[in-house]
Amino acid sequence: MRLDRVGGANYLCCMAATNEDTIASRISRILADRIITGQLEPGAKLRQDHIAEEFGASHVPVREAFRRLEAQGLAVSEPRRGVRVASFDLKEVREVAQMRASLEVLALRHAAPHLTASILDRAEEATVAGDNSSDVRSWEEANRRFHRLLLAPCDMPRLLAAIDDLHAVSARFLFSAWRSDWEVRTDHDHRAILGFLRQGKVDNALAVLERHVQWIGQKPVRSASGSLREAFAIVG
Amino acid sequence: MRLDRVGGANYLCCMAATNEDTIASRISRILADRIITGQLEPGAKLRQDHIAEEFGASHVPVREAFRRLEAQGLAVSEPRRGVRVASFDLKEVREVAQMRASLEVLALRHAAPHLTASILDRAEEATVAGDNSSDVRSWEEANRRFHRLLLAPCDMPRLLAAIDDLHAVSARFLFSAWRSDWEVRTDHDHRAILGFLRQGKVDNALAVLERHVQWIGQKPVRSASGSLREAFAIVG
DNA sequence: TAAATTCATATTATCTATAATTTTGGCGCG
DNA sequence: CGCGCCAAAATTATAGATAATATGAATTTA
Repeated sequence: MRLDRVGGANYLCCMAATNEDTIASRISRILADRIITGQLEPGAKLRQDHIAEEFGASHVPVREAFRRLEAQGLAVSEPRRGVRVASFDLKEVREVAQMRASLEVLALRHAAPHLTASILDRAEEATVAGDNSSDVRSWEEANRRFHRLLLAPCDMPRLLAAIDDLHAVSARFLFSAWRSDWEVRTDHDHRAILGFLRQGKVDNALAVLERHVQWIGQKPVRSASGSLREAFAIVG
Repeated sequence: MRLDRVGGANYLCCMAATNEDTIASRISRILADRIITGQLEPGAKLRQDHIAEEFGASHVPVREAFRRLEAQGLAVSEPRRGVRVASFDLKEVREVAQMRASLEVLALRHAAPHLTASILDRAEEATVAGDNSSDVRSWEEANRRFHRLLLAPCDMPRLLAAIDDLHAVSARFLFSAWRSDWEVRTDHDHRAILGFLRQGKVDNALAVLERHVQWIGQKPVRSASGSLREAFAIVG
């Protein structure tokens, strides 16, 4: 029995408010975390019996979890052939980056009038936390906190949910490239955005944000199989 | 036995390419259609036993269909209290309109270089079909065809899927306001967009599209319960 | 002999049927 | 009028049956 491994779903802290009770949502959350962090590699088969056994549950809640992952774009399901972890390529990374840019700009434009000094201070703390983080996971968490803090006051729940989903996919790319080795970097864009917002120069902040989100880092990375390939990730 | 009522899912013709085989996807498609067209009113409870019985199926595929509807934003599920048709208000209509504006502009910007004369001609046919349609359903279908034709060449599958989902929600608003009575209108925006695209003036086309999608019509409408209320719908 | 096809087996997804928890609604009682 | 308990209904999960798919050996064909 390896039930003790089950507890660790650290990525998604604040999900869609609904369902926190049911087994299906638990499974879906944990599987999403494994896919995002790269524990489950792209293309890996998700066999419902095995997963059901691991969680000490039956296949039905597992299937429901699959449908959720499918809708999030983290898994793909072929009708009677089962479910696999969704794969991705550079084209999709770019696509997600541009969607994020569009939607985050929209969100920030609506959030800007409601931003308070306190929020901006907390966003700055998140930036500092990101600069000081020693691994990808904590950096990603800080980065997501920064964006969420600035965008949440737009008060558009569906928009925020869509952005969250895109963030998850971005994070997946990020983990895939920088899982093991991680170099500390200082985030000048975040500070620039905060600076403009403090001066009330919303349009400037929007422009920086739009560029920032679309910035895609590249680096060579040694894959699990040992071969060297080019990796990429949205870094904003 | 009322199994003959089951066949009519006319709204979503071209879904996400996956699953066309399984019972769960069938149920989800048909329920989505009923929600969008207003056959199922906002807030209505979706009881899995009844639905299972209607489709001559069991609870399990129904539950899977629920998870999909939930992800599409057409239904909301409270953990052990069941699933209801998602309700909506003017605020959400505006939100969806703005999201559509952002994403459709992004899509058209990428699609524009790949638009051919043949595509533009077919889009014009769709516009004519819309102007000549005598009921909401056919108008909506023509309108969606117009947008899809122009945006599809962007070759960004995730973006197109997101836009499709938003279109479904928009259509829901539309049906809610204009279900019974429908006045013919000529769509000047569509023609303006086509004109600019034919002249290669992409930026102008983008500007019209952005305004067009956010145009929200309002009219008083008599609800099922007989009371008079103000309705609204994205018309673009 | 090698390639391809067929057939049998085993694995897996899908669905039905049934049991256990939880919510809901009503009824009596304070 | 409000509160708590009991019954009915609905959701959630489990276990078992069915159908489809993948795998591999055996047979046929070039």
